[in-house]
Amino acid sequence: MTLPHPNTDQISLPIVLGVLGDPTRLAIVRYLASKEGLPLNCSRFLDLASKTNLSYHLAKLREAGVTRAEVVGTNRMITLRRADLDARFPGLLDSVIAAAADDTALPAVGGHDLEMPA
Amino acid sequence: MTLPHPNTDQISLPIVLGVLGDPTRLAIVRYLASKEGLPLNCSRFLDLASKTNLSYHLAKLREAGVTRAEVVGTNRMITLRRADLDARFPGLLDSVIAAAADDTALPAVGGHDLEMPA
DNA sequence: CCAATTGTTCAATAACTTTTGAACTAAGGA
DNA sequence: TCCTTAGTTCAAAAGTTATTGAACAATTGG
Repeated sequence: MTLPHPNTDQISLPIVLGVLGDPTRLAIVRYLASKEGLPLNCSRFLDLASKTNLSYHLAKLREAGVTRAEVVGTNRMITLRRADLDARFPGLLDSVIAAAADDTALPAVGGHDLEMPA
Repeated sequence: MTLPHPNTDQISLPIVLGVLGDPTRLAIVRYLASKEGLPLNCSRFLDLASKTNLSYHLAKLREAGVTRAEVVGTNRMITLRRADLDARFPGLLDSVIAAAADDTALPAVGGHDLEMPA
């Protein structure tokens, strides 16, 4: 059970930009970037949208090649495709994330900690 | 007769990204970047869309703060707001333009020369 | 097996975006 | 003044995207 992802050379700039042009999706990407390396499951993002709507936005991100989703049991673990994006569009992701951090009109990235309970 | 433009601190990242996510507008921006400094009138872009449609896309770019339009007689001279974009979102415009140049799925920027006829 | 958890799909709707042609304005040149 | 050039505005049509709730599927733990 693997989900469809474009390969690196199929990632399209206008599609990536369009996908990042939505505030919910930009927030998802910022959150992923802030926890980079850690695979996060979808329900991490439930403060950003309803479950159904999240499914929609996460599919858009995945289909655009911005994120990767791996099926692990009943979870989908989501990661940023940083290496692929950097290879295809050097500097783009970093400048978008830095720009988002500078844009005071956007909410700060959520700081849920993810330590295991002791 | 001046047209409405957002000031620098009003430029919003998701709006800019959304606006650049359209292939016609991305092509306009690439062309402006390739002729940087030169103010170009709207009809420079008639190969990209119809006159009416161009008016629509150029308004979107202007309202997002990506371009500036100055009324000069019967022309609107369009320039990239590079300094403002660089101030607000450092590196973003450069990486978008570089990414567009790398994206072989996008058409090469049109090379109309603009020498005055002899 | 049963129930809970995680997330998807579907159909409907609402909201927005893009594109078009026809009519228009405003400036400039003959 | 009349014609042309440059571009806008408007309303309609077409297309696309976002959001919702209800129903569904798959896995896991008891």
